[in-house]
Amino acid sequence: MEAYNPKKIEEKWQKEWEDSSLYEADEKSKKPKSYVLDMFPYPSGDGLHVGHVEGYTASDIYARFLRMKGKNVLHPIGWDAFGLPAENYAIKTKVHPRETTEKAIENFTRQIKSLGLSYDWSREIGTHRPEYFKWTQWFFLFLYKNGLAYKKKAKVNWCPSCQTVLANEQVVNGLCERCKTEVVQKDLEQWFFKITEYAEQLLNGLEKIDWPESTKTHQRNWIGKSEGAEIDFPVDKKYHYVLLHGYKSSPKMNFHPWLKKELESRGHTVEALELPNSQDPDVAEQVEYVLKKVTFDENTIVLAHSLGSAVAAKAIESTGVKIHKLIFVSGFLLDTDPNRVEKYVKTAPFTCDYEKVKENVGSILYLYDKNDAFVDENMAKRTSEVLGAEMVQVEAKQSHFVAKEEPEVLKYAIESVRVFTTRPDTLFGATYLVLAPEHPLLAGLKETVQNWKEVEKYVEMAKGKTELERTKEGKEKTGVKLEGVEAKNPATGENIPIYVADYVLSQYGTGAIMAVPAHDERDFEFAQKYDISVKTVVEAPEDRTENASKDEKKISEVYSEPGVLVHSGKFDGMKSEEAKAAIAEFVGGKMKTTYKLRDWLVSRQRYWGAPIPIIYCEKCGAVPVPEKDLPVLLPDDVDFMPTGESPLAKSKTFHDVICPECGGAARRESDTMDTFVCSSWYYYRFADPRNEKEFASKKEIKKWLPVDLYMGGAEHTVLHLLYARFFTKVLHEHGYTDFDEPFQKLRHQGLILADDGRKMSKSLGNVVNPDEVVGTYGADTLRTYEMFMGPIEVSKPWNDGNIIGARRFLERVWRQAEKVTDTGEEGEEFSQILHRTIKKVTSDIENFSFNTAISQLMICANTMEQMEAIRSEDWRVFLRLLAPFAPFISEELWRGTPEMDSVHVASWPEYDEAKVREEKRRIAVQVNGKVRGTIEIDGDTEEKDALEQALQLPEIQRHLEGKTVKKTIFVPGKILNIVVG
RNA sequence: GGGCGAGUGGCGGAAUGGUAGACGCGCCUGCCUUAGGAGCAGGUCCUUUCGAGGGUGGAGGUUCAAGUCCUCUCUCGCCCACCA
Repeated sequence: MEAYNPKKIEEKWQKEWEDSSLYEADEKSKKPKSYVLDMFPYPSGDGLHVGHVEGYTASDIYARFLRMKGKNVLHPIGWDAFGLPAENYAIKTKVHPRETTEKAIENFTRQIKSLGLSYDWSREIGTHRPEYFKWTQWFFLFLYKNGLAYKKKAKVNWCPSCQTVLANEQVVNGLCERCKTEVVQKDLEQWFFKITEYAEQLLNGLEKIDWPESTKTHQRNWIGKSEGAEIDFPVDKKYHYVLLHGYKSSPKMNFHPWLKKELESRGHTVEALELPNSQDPDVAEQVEYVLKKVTFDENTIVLAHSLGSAVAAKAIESTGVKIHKLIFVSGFLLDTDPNRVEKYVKTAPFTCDYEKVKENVGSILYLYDKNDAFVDENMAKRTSEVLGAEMVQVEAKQSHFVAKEEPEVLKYAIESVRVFTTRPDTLFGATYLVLAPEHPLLAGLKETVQNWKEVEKYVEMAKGKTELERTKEGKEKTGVKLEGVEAKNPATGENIPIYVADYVLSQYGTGAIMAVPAHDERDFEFAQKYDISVKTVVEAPEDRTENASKDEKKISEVYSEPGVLVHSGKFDGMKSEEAKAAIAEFVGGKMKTTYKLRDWLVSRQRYWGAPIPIIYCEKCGAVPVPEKDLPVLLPDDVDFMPTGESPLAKSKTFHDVICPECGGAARRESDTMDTFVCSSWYYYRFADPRNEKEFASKKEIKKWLPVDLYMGGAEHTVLHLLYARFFTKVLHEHGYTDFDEPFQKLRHQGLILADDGRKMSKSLGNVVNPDEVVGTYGADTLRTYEMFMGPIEVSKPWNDGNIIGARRFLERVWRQAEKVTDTGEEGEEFSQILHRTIKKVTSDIENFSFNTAISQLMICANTMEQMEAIRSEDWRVFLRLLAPFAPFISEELWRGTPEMDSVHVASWPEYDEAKVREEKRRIAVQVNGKVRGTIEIDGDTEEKDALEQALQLPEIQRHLEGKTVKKTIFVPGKILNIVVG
């Protein structure tokens, strides 16, 4: 027989399989489907890595197994082809990224095919091809039309040397991944996807999918749900309130008298005007009255109810001084709904210069009662909009705020700092507040804060800090006290200082915290540094009299656990968990859930990506590109040199367009999309890759999705997998899918390290090239070796020397073909091994335990080696078990038998339970838990017979000498333990 | 600082709470061979007075029985890092 020559047989079968379309998914089949997917690769110029081989082989084994088990398998491959490396290469060499990418794809294709992976090449896709990114752009518009894509100014990572924005993942320890320049923050207009809207769904969906627990935990942490409360801390600054009542009302009616009293009791001055002719009002006359009566200044807060709002707005329009704040309580303006209001009011037409009003007011708040019978939500929205007011929906005691007491009005009338806390139970211990440097309240305090210069300087410095500076400074906290203004702890009524410090993040919660130094380590550290008082309000629930020494030891530490409340007024003795809601309610706070998850920034100032399909028109604003005009192609007349602007902006052919709505001159959005957008939906495209009308038809989606097995690296535990889940949630919500999780079962392959235990990297020169291994040993050996290295999910070092073991195993298998005979008797012993092998390989593939499956195949091969002859029937069982692991050699040997069809479409062997069970079994006999001997007994031997047999053994007798048997433990098939005393 | 995971021969690694080290690499002895990075047979955790004793990072504990479960601790790896 010829020697095993992998090169020859692998080339042969690779071609055969391709010619016969062996691995193409069957569109017409009635068999149950299974979708086995690899994370599609970025086709880098370096070619395939042995890490790719590991993951691809694992999923290939699984796909082949399922095919043999009678499933109609979809196992596709494609290219995540947009991205920075090709563009960076273009900057250096002026070679167009399309060219380098296509070349890399060609190389990847050759390499992947050489590995004998059973991909359906007829469905190959590339994200950089117009027929693909047409639909990436469609997805952008789909999200945009559903209010899930929006543009806003945002802080982004900016590399001053590369002159470009970097993705978070391109910033390593505050440095640009590419040129190691310190990254700075910059404000830029960016497109976002509203993934935060799906935070709760993304969290809940994790419950029902078969993913590694660590990956789920990682996603949970990334979403970062915390439940807590929002609590308002009134700012202790004295204001002058002007209350304006509404139609047919007066300062003696509704909430006005009560509110006046409440505000005055807090030390504010209140002027409640009686507007003239309230029963039959003329707004102009009322405005005149207000202007005559009131002196406006920067400490003035105008609170206007209902029709009073029109009076207030018109009055403020002409004051010429900036007042502190304007609050509308179910207010309306006459020109936002003239038809409705004119019948009550004489003054018409009514016009107001809202820009002037905005100019004259620090901030505007609009309170809207959700059960209002008079001012509906649309009116509230419109009114808020024209004035740029912050609209807050609350529930009035009585519709349209006409109760004698309206607590919500008081709450919002008082200037306050809203904080988010997960520990409202510690409120009594809050001894100061901290605002993030970006907190909006700061601007309004310019006149009040005595050390404004110092504060301003700190804020500027904090905003200018780079990532690196922040990490460098480590835990050392800095901050500045706001002199001359204090806040009131709503629980204790005590005044507490306010600080601005950058250890509070503006993007999380409300951008302000209540600091409880006794029970939060960060606050404690800050309080120590700035000498702020520390007040203990929670104690450990254990007995306080005992272990005093332990308490002493802990004296400098912060108790941040839940416990029992002390020094908390009527809440003393309550447990933290109960106290949370109780105290929040006591001070009028609201329980609230917050997430760390941020909206997804998708803009990239880069060339090699899918252009964002938006057009900006002077007249019409941002206009989506009509679907019929998709795809928006990448222009070729660009210079890749980075200048800080997307290279697309400099392409005239790309940039200058006509507005699709008005036909006027307009410009195209010049940013491209994050490549993660392309990879968030590609698994749908594989179901229907050549569809020109849709990203994929509902029929094909229903046929193939969701993905049954998703295989890929653990480096994608968060971003890609979260984004893909987000896309699927949105599609589900809009009726495109009947499932809402794209990947039912997820497995990761571990890293393959270099033989020195370090990461493989070009710079270290320790990279193993799969081509060389295939050249020397063959693809089957490479596959078998990688699967035999260890558990698929752990990282493990490459060892050149060990590869030979896999090769020897395959050579041994190869040699057995000579001994195959058609006649032979079934040997009982071998039959047992064979059936045990079927059982173990089957369950091991199901459990992704490929290393132990191969171990069992080796045991079986070693047994065959010892045999004179192998029955053809048994041989074919073995080859089928080997086929998923080493597809080429299995196919070659299979065709050496009378079988006509490929081994890869043969049916998976079933094992015979009777043959797997052992007749006789050698079990250990222990004395006091130590093994002293073994006995061979039948599976159904009773305890007393087993004991009798064990007592015959001299080594057992020796250990029992002079002792009495207390009891025996007998586990059939496992062990007999004799306990003596 | 937080989260997750892992520590078993010279090496990669096996072990539903039940004979620790399967399988493979390497190494040792022998056979075969013109040769071998080939093949075959046997051996390979440590100590040993050959009876046995010890052994899964360390210290305790639960159990008839622990690599496996519990508590504490050390070391390494990965991820997130002031998230209130």
